[in-house]
Amino acid sequence: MSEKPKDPSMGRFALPVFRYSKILADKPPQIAAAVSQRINDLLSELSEPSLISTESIAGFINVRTDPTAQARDTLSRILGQGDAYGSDNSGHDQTILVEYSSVNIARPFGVGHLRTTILGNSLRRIFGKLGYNVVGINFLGDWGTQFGKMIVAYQKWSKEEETDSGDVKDLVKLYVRFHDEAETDDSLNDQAREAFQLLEKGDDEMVRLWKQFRDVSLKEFHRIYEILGVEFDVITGEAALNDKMQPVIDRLTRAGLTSISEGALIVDLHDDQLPPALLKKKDGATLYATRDIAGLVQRWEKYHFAQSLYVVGSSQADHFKQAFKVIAMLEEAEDLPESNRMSGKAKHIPFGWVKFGDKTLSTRAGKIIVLEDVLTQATQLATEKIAEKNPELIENSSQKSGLGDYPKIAEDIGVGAVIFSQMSVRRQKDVSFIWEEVLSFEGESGPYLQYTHARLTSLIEKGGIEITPDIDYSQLAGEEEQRVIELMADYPQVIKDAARDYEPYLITAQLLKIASAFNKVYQRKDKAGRIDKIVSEDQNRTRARLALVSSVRTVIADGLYLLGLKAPEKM
RNA sequence: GCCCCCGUAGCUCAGUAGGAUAGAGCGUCGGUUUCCUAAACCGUGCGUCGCAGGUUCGAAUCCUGUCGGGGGUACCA
Repeated sequence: MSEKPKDPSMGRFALPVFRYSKILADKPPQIAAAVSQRINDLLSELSEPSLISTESIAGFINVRTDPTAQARDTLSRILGQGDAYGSDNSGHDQTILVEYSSVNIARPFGVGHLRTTILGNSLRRIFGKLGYNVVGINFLGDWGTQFGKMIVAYQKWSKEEETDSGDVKDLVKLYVRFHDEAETDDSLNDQAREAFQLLEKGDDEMVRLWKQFRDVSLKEFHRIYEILGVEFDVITGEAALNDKMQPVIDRLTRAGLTSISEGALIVDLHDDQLPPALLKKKDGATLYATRDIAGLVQRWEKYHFAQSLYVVGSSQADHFKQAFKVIAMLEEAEDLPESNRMSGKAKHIPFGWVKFGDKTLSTRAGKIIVLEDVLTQATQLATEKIAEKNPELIENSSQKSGLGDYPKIAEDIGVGAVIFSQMSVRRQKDVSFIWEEVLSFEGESGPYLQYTHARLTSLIEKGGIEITPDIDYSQLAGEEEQRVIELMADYPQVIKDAARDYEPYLITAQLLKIASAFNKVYQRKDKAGRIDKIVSEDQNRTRARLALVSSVRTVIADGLYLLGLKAPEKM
């Protein structure tokens, strides 16, 4: 019904009247003009001065709000609610599961895992803000034939390659060598399958090696999550489902859904134009699909979720379609009551590849960019930038520890830049990882938002007065200030949109707009060419502007948190 | 072959529950600091919105077809 005018200066809302053209047998501009005129006439008859006015242009009725009232309404709300601004209770009593990161054990934490980790972490926070009971799950890839491969490689070559130090890098070396040698020696793959079969049966030696790989990997992952500031509520893995799979397979079989094809146990999905879901290989070992199906059943029993989200790359789309379909078929066959069905509640949240140049990444080929190296390099660059831009920060930091720990700030900035690179593009699109852009720190970037935040903080310090909602809002009626205020007024809706579309980048985009609009106010010049300062002699004006500054800082800090970036107070 | 995603400025991307002259950042060239952090701000854009049809008062957005790129397509995950 209503929408946003193309140009913000045209008003706060717009009502297109085109659809009424036919009914009223008149041209849209005429209709708009007449309606707009009538509204304004009515408004002018009111005893109180009106807070809105309308104007018609080319078939649109544009509605303008009174600037002072808009400022009062939005700022008093932000100042009153603080961090809670934009939060909401729409998720009350609903549990939402978000599975993300889900890295594979015995592999390095590559840049390829960045997107799921960052996206999921952000979705967890966004749904939390909307009042949902969120459970962030890291479902480790710690089971499967790949461990057979690892075990075989370890047993064969760990001595000769001197790779038994218990470092993930060593495990990777072995993994890569396995794939190299398997190119020419297919018997290795058979050995790997055998080894995994033994592992699934609980063979002592196999289990011991598996645990070793898992422990080594987890230690490394926790360090990375710490640096990224990523949190989980539950860390589990495919292995934990080892005894959950057979019962589900039995249910499917009893329901008459399974069949044997080419020696494997499958659920035929021919009717849905999908390949069959493989539950068991011909050697009896389970597969990816088996584990996700069993996992979903287990999660349903445990949480009775409103939604269960899988933040996994788009290449897995068919896999999830298969898994969800099998569940739906099972519920149908067992004729479960609607209240006990999870069909439709499990959703795959797909995202595109991280591309380097025109290449995508493959661990198997051994071509992987280790995330930690990227983070280290970004932090290093941030350190150099601080030395260049704000050397005082380093001096003060060495003198008084309370003034700010600059190595920490450098890490916040560097890591922030990397996280931002994943959050500034729509999910489904492949994202290009271009070093120069990720580390540019200028323009649309994480550091740009952080810099704006640091500057806002500094202004509040400089002002040195208590910020209250009790101010002269007419001081904020200027066009630039109004733009900032409107963007902040839209912020709560943006959070809801981000949740609805599972698109955190909507928040990124809004924050960039807010920061940019504020920076415009910040560097605005008067007619004489002098900067129109926020903190000035004029007490009345300063108080009003600092209230704006404080509100902007609250919103940017909150948005950065939702995205998973830190908001340093100085930089 | 079949299924899914993507195709917008030199580059990276917004804009897609249809709407007003298609927007940002980077890059280019130029400007702004005796003044609150210049990691900023201002100016500078001759785009077949891949192409062709269709629906509509109106299409980058919806439908059909087509071309190009990526992914998936049974014992890897």
